[in-house]
Amino acid sequence: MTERLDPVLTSAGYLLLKAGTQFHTIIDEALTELDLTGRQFLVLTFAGSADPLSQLDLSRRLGLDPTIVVGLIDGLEARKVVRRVRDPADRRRYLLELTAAGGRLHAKAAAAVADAEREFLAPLPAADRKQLRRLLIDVMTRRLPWMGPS
Amino acid sequence: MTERLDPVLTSAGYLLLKAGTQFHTIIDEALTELDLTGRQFLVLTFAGSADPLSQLDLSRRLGLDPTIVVGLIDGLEARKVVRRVRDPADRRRYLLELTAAGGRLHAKAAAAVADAEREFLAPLPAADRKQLRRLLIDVMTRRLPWMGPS
DNA sequence: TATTGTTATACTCTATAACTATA
DNA sequence: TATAGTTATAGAGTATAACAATA
Repeated sequence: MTERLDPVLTSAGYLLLKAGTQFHTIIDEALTELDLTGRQFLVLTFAGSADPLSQLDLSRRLGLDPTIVVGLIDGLEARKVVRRVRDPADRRRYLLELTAAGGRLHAKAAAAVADAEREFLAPLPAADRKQLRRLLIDVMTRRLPWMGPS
Repeated sequence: MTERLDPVLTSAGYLLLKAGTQFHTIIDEALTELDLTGRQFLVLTFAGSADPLSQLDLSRRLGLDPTIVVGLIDGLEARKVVRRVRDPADRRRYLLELTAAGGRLHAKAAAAVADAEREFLAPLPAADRKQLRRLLIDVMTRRLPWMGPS
């Protein structure tokens, strides 16, 4: 009667994997109306962070090859939502800045992403959504160095 | 003093995304010693499930184009861990079967994956690991049709 | 006429190596 | 001599279209 379902398919790991890829798709769809990809949205997010990042810093945080970041930023700079500024202290580096237009675009995108997340987590009551976030923070803090404690 | 961290970077959605991709990498690494990819491991898992699947069924469960599944199964069949059997009821279809060797390989791989998962979730106490799995099941059940209730 | 599996081809994405300018 | 950013090129991975066999 009851379906025999391999334990793998109900494991936290497998579900984490599927949740990640499905949410990635959902985000990309939610951002198409703003003509952004999830990846570009993350660039805006990091570019708007407190301390200015170089392209190499950014490539590490995105987990992307530096050569890929070049094109990514080219596109966003052409749209004037991000700016490359030479670091006076080390003139090999560019520091990435969010322009005013970039800030507005990021705000809209963040709202769209938040909506998508709300819908994705809709099956969970509010307390469980908070709990899920806390658990993910506990798991990932050590794996995302810039989230570190200190 | 305290770092200003964009709320996006501590959202459940972003962390889910990062957890998914990082765990994917970890799984692939854990399976290299068995000469398997995470994707091949999932094929073995589904091929070993109770009701026999066609290649098209499998492509839907993996979320992959059917043309990709062809090559995937070619490789596993050449290794004699999976078999294509014509469905007598509809001779266009192949039903996928796990061979005895395939079952042994899957068992080893599942153990390796379980180890990797344990390590990945090590920051969480046991109760939280159970809780995380339950939350993911609640979120994903509706999105993975074959997990359906009934 | 539609569907399953297959092949061939084109396209996208990514990684590798080599270059420049700065340090 | 090493590093940040860039370019060009080659490779891997993927999707698209067309086909054979079966329904």
